[in-house]
Amino acid sequence: MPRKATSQDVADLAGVSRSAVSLVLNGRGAGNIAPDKQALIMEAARSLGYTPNAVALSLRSRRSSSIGVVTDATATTAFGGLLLRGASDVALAAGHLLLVIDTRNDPQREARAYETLQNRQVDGFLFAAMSLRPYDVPPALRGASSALVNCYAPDDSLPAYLPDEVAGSRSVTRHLIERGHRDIVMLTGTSDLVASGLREQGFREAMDAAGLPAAAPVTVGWEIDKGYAGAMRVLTPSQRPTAIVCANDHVAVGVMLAAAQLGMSVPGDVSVVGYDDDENVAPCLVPPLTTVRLPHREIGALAMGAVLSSVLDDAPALAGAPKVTPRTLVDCPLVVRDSVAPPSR
Amino acid sequence: MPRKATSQDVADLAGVSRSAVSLVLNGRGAGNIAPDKQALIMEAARSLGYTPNAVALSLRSRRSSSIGVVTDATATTAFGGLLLRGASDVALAAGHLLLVIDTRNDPQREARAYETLQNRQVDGFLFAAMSLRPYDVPPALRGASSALVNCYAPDDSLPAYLPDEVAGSRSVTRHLIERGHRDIVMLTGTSDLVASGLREQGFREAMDAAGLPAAAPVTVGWEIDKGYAGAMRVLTPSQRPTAIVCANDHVAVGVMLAAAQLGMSVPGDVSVVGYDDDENVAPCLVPPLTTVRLPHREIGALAMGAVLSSVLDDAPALAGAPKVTPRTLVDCPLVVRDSVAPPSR
DNA sequence: CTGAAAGCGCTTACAG
DNA sequence: CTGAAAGCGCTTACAG
Repeated sequence: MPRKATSQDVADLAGVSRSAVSLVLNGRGAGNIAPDKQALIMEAARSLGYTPNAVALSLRSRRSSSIGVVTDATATTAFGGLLLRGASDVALAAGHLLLVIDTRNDPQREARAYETLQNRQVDGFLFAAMSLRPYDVPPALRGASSALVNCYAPDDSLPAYLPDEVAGSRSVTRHLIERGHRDIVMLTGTSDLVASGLREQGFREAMDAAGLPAAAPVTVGWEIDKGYAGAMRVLTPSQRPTAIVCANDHVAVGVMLAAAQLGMSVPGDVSVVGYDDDENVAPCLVPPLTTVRLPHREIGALAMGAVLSSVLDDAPALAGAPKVTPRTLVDCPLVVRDSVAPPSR
Repeated sequence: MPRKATSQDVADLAGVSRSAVSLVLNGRGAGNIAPDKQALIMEAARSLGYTPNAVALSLRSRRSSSIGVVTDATATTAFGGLLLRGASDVALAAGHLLLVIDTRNDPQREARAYETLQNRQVDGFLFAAMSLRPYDVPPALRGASSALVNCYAPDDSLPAYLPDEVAGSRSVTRHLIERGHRDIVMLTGTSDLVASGLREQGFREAMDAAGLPAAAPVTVGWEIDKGYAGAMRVLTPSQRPTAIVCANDHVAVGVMLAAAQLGMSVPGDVSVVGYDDDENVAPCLVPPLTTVRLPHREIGALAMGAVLSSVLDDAPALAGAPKVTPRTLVDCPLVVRDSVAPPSR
């Protein structure tokens, strides 16, 4: 395997100095280098397949064109993948690469991750949380170009991008109400995740706005079997609701399974809505599930955009003034499919 | 934000030369540097929080302690996340970081990805395919330390790590047979993925080995609704099977939904098995699904191990001899849960 | 208009 | 036992 060509190789072939090569290849040849030499250099570079060594560039410029991404545990999930994809696309378009480290929620690993990344001279940081929560910002992020995803600094010292859970839940509940439902129950997630409370709040707001009494959500959890158990509890012949708002799409699967076993049809006998819009679940369910889309990809992209623009500004990161940055709530759009119908009674 | 300390800073503080600092910090002080100076240097490094600049190290050593990972589209899926996690853990343990680029199956993006990664001076490459397939190895991988995941070079010029689909499918079918089933139908995936054919083969082998006639698999696809439709077709009152082998876990969900609507219980009236062991599906289904685990994490880890050991050897990559490396078939273990019972008739 | 020099931060022969 | 020098590949002032 021949060693990759260096600017020296190009200079030798073109019969000029390395400086000339650098100038021309970086578009600063005009007015500095004779036109014929420019052509010579371009030709030499092309024939050698020259492309500058990124490591040398980094050492000189003290920037690496890479962004450090630290995550909770996000990297493992499909949603995390989407988030990373959004971030990666934006970074790549700006010529940056991502250095991703998953801390598994271990503070030691996290500390080491930031140190490793700093040694790699990353230009900025992204921290992405697995599930919505406050994040105690470590010093490494303070002075740097950085942003938070799916979490926020309690003092808002860093830009944060979050899904608007309350609004999402509100809109899907309102959708149910508009279709005529009055007797709606919510199967909610575990209370350790703040998303649960937020989605409950949205549910309640929509019910209140319609002047409907909102029954207390019944806590089930996040998995299929939890939804199944919840539905079995709630779908009693005596006083069953006409619609069920689920903690997420998986819970909705459990509800549909239970409904089927109880001989009830969805949406004929009971309407069901989910949350997440998991691409392997919601659109493929029978019937396809009306749900709310969690904009993971957009959030990742937005946050990376913030990091990158801060990298370009550069200066502001060094300014000592404690800045307050906004939390950006990103829309969770309602995705209407076929699991909702007007109530049958 | 104070600039990070350099070895020069340490040298100044300790009153020695940079060479001495380097020697001592790299454990080659003994016999070279006076003990008291060593102590001085150690202390200075600690107090400054010195840690060497990885970029400078890379430029000098011509290695970057990073591995380029190029994927199909893998990065987006939960399974891809697991694969990456396995690879990342192994890399991190060896002090390497991953530079991941998702090509979205676009040849142009792929070519650019390899070039970008080469400029970053990665020490090796991993290519991971979304779904099992042959992979036409690009030149960038040939001379380098590299390995393939979930795909293979037709000429076996690169080490490849693949799930043993045939054996996995065989073992889950055999499990059904051992529990007394003779009338088993397979709901298979689309024929564009080689995994379908492999799983069909395993199914047939198990049936043959038991001297049972294997009905032709019915092609359905990979999603919940496809499984639902397939089950509706197959679970006719007249001649229904006692067990169904599904293309994957999602298909099994569809089958369970259909069975419930038909008033059939799983596993009472019909046994169901999946493939993948999707952690958000299989263990949470009602009943929990007996399935086969796709060892994505192990495959990622194994392949990264291969790349890393090749990086350490170094030399072999440069040897011109066209080498033939093995395809490693990684075990897909049977995961027994509660969706299988002896046939009721 | 062009080349020689300095320097990004590090390590490794090489003199002394 | 220790410091000065060279060099990894690049770009940017700086002389000429």
